[in-house]
Amino acid sequence: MHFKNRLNLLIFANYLRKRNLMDYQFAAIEQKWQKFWAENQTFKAETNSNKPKYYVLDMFPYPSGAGLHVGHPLGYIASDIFSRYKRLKGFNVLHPMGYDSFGLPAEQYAIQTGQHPAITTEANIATYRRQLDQIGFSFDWSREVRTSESSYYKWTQWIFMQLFNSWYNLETDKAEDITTLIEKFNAAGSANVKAVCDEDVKNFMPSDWAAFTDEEKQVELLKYRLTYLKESTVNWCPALGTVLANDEVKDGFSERGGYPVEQKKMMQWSMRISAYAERLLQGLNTIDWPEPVKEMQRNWIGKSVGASVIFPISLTPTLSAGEGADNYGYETADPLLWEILKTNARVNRVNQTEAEDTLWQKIRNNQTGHKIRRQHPIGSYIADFICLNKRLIIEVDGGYHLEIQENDKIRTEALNQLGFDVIRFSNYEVLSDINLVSEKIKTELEGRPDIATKKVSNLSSLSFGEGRGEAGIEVFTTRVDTIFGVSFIVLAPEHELVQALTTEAQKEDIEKYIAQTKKKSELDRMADTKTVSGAFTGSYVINPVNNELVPIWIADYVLAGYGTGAVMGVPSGDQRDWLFAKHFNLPIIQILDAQKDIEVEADPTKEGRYINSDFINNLGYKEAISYLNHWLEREGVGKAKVNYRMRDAIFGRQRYWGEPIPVYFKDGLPYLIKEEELPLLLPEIDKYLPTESGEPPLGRATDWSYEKQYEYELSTMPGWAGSSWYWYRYMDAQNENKFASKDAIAYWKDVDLYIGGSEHATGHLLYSRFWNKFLKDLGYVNEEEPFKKLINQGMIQGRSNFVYRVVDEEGKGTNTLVSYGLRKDYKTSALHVDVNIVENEILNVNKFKEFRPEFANAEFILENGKYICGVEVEKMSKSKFNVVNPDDLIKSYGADTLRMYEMFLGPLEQSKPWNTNGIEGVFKFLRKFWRLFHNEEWVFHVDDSIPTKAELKALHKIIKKVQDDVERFSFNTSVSSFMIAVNELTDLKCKNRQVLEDLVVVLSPYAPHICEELWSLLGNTDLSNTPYPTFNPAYLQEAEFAYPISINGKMRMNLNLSLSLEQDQATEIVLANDQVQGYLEGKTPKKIIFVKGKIVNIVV
RNA sequence: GCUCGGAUGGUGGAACUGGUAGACACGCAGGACUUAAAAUCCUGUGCCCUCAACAGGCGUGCGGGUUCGAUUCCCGCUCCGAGUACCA
Repeated sequence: MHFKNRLNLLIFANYLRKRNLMDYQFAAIEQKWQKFWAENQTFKAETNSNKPKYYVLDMFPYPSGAGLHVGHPLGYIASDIFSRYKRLKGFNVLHPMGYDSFGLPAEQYAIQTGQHPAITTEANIATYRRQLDQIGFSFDWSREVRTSESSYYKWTQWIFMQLFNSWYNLETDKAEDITTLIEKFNAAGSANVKAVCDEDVKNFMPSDWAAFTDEEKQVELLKYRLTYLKESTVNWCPALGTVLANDEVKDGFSERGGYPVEQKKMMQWSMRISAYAERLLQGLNTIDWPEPVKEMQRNWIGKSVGASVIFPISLTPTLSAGEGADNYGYETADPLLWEILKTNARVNRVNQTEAEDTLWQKIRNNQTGHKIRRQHPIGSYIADFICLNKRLIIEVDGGYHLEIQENDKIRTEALNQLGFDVIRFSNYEVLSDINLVSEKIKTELEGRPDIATKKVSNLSSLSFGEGRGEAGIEVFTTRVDTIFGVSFIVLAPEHELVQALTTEAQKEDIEKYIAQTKKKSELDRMADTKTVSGAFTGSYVINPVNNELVPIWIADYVLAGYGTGAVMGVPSGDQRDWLFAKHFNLPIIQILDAQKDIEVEADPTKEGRYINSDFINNLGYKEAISYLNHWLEREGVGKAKVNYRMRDAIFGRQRYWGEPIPVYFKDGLPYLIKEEELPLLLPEIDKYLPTESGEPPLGRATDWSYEKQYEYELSTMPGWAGSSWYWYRYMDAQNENKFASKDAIAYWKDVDLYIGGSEHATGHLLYSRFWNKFLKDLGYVNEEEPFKKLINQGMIQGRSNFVYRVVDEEGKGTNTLVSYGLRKDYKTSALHVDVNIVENEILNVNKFKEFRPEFANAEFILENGKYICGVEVEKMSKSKFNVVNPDDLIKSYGADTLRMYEMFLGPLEQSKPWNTNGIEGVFKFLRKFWRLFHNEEWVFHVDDSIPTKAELKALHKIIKKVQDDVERFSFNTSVSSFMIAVNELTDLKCKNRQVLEDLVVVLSPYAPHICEELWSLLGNTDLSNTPYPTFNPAYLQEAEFAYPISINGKMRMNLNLSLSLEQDQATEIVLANDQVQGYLEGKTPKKIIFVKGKIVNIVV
């Protein structure tokens, strides 16, 4: 139906007028039935039903001002077909719709225009509703909900209160009421509490707890509550004037609006979703969701199994700032010197003398009561053995060290200068009476002051290795097996220990580096992953497995927010560490015999056996991990640990248009309002902007305080609050006493089919699962997972059309436009042209002149008398003139055509550009279907004859096909099959009532309006609840089959054979066939494959 | 980089468990009807060779493999799309 010019349009209008009386009148039919469904509440789900339930849900739409474009209904049409089909199949179907009506766009609009967001929201909803209605969806509108209505957000606030009143008990592995925590505190203090909580919780006895003031108790409890107030680093978006959750930030910009986002410390409400990390991860294995969405959630949760290891900070000689540095008198922190010492230490250890080894076995592992290290670099020397805390060096002379014996005196003096004493033993002493030597060492150690504690007190913020009494740096690693390959430690520049660890000599370097890092924006830092940068702090840690000194660096490739903000650098196994080591000339130590080419790049293999790895040498990966985890735990320097990437979710927004948080503040502490005081209504304000003092808009509300004296929380809930539980409200939307009754929840249970876009993968779908699990823990709901089956509909992209304007020598546009195929002959620039005036790439020139008046007198260079436009697939957007509005299509073709066409376009889950090129085929199909029920004069006519075999076959083919297709969500293929069925029945001139009636039922989920009309013309009622026809395979059975005969796998001909024939009889007939013999060219078949009802293959 | 999808005529796509590749629709070409156009109906339409028919050859991103038989299974690559990222 294209109008090449105005004349055609007139003729078409005339044709429509003539058709009015008889042809398929989609507009009238569709209006009639939409009205009928609304008036009769046809799709109201029953609350008490003996039928099995089926819950079909579409993702909660935000009613934007732009209304629906052609991509939005795709999922709604699919879910509607499914719902209607399930009703025919005898299910009590819940298929609701509502609006996620709090949100930023309405508020941005309010800021610009001063209009109350409630008013714009209301108007947008009206548009939305009108558009939804005209597509003929079978929603149960009696259950409509809007998150911005107080009758709804009352319950969002109520759930917030439950979260505030709960803590996560790791022993029972679920959320519990906060009173059970208080009981534990009363009974046994904090000792036996295993909870997911803040890091800074106090350790206290029951008596302490009893002695706490109420305020102190509240402060402590807040660290356990599932929603809590905490100073945290947030994503602050200055342009929007609010904080954003991690999932609302994309590449350093806000998802809505694309404004820059920065990091800022603020007091914020948070949700302790991290408590549910493991359950959220495990639950994914139980639900039927698309793999990419599950994968995204897994990545978001980011579970890593590994170990935490504490690297004690070496107190010599680098941590001497304050008192040490001057005493030592020279710069031992020189990295170059370190490099040499390190290598020597390694060589020495490998080449140990018998005496050294004997002594080492006697004094290692705290056998003397003190930690002793071997081959430890001190100053410019390597000590054989050293006890750092006691500043004592033990040397064994002779053997390997013979050549330096003459230097002993100088050496001793130098070490003394560094604050160390040296005791010496000869090889002979050690080998003849090791016990005596060991006793001497012990006595010497006992008599010396322990300087470690004194040192450590300078570093009060350091973490401590359990049972060690030494300061340390905790790292998280998934490859603890590579710990012998550690050649440096890297801290994030923001790490809290950086200041403390930086030596005087390195101070300038470090400060310069931190300044440089701060200048880089978050985005630069992420984009620039190639440049290696970092700075040396001047300090060292001690690798607990081999007591080697390891230098501490800072670098921005380590993130403060993940793990402990510190990593152990293993250049041979990790490419980033490798690059770092290469750049700063740090050693690369091979630790597995299977590692290859580690001079060229890191080899992260887990294959092979360990080398250079002391006590795990010769082990394999699994044994090494398990051995080390035990070893670390026994030594008190680490343990196996699971780490999650997922952070707690920030829950407050400094905005107006959201749910008020039902909290007031007394003496700076948050308290809930009383349950019977819900809902806490959103107050009216004069302007939708922050106050002059920078408080959120709610600060403008006058007379808005709790009990006239306490200030309410001024931030509101984020956009995802209302959508995190809405599917339960649909179960019992009008309930005034509960968010939904127990009975309704028990009956409807969960969502059987959930359709929506994959953009909600890490936001809504994760938060909803979290709230659902929480509500289940508290016994309010019954299912662990809310959405059993999820389908992501593909995006409908825009398909832009272009005209080509000829440009002159200077590149200036002329008044000439050239058709697509001829544009190569000219210099042109492409201009977007409204897709609505282009049909099958042919430009409607007259409409174009109207659309772009500056081209009213333009010249058009045509090809074959037509102006052909260029095409490109882009995002659907106003600025690209490629938005297709469903209203226009419904006007031209009707809702049934639109519904079927959107399905016909291709598989639901696949993204595709919108393109109306095929819509006429679908429209023609519906007319052809309509005509089946009418005679030549368009008068309704069916007969009551007995259906023929061919008619029944066509019918039952489609009965089966549609049920198979719908069950596997393959809607596009059933549209094709409908066309085939109607084509077949048309060819058969079928007018048979029985056949046509069944056909109407089968088609009705796809094209409900036309089917309702025909159903009533056939004299029936209540199509929506008519049983789906029963498939009878007998009608499809054939006596014969045209077997494809292939020779050597190549199809040559078809041969009709009875289906009752078995292999022997069949091959006999096939081989007797002249044509077959012709193909065989006299050769004898080697083998004959016969698959009954499928194929005959002759191998020669 | 990693993870997950995908690649079939001029176009959208079909082929469900390894068994006739290209259903259905669009587009295009030809024809009927018409003064004409639109609409409608009919016929043809993967590519190559051939006047045409018959027959044949090629053909599901590329290269191999398994199999009587591969769009489908396996191995290796190329390209496109989506998500994600110094996550230790």
